[in-house]
Amino acid sequence: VFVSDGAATILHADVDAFFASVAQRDDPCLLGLPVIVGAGVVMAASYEARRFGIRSGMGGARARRLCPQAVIATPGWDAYVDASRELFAVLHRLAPVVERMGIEEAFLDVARAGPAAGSPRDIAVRLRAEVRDEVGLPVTVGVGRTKLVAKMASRAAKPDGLLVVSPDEERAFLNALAVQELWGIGPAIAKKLHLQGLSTVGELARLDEATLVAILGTGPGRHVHLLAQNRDRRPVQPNRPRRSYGAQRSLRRGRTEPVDLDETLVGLVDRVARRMHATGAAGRTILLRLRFDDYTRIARSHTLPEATAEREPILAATRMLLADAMALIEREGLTCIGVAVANLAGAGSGRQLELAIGDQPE
DNA sequence: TCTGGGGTCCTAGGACCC
DNA sequence: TCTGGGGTCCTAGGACCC
Repeated sequence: VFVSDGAATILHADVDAFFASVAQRDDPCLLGLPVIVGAGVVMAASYEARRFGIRSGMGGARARRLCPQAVIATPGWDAYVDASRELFAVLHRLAPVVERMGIEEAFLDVARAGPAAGSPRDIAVRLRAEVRDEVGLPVTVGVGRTKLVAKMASRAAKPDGLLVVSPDEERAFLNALAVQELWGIGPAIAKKLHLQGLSTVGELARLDEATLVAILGTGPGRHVHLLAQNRDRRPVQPNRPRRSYGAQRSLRRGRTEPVDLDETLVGLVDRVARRMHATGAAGRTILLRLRFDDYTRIARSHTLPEATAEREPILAATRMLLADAMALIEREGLTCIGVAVANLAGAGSGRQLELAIGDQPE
């Protein structure tokens, strides 16, 4: 029987300003300085840079306006991959169950770590110290009974902190959060909630499911209701199989000649096919994603009878999808093009979210 | 304030089948 | 003219995350 109630045994570990911290670690001259990684768009901003209002995802031009003296570090992918590998080596040593959430972030379940490991707090303290010593990076850890609480705890404890939210504290902890801060509520849902005069999680928690469904629609309404109630039964799942391979590229504004477009497409398909070959993956559904001048997006897909990782059939399918979308492209102006292969062989067919209340496993 | 590159999950509707 | 109940697969789009 799966038990999700009881003690706070889920850890969320997240390296602070990962890309910027790696740059500072590798060049001590940068310590204490505002550091930005990424040129066109800010991939990471050191906490010194954040004091100027710089945030990741922000345009590079605006970031430089906010802080002209910021150091722009060039991304060095190998250093990030190495740092990530070292980070996860420590995590796997300290916890029996680790779920990777990105290059620099993970959930850990220490419920079965054994008595010698100590309390979840002890493990979190050790984790932070060992990552600092062995990888040279600051990592913040949140501890809670659910993934949601652990995630929100690490966010609250940043930078370079640790916060344990015990089961009797979690209600008050969540209630105080603004709706847009909750993990799983993005700009679209936050806006709808704000229009109803709802601004805190505590206010959401007082509403019944039907009310939230009326405001947000069935799926999102139920989801937000569960989140606000902290009814989160999602287990920490190691080794979740990948579900798609993709590559995309943004284009300069203005006319794109069909020849250039096809060249870009070939490059993207090559990248995807190469990565799939490297891991032995194959998929049946080919996706073409397009983004236009006004930032609207569309996706077109085609499903093949057999899974493939070969360049030729993927390219043929994407060319066909692109040809079908040509009228739209000529009208709207293209700013981004992406190719993905999904429906991977052996990856199952989805429906993973176990945020369920009603689920009564046997 | 105009926004990169990589992903995930969910839902609705239509086609098709028994 | 009215028209059951169940299921799967595919496509398109929306929303969210790092």
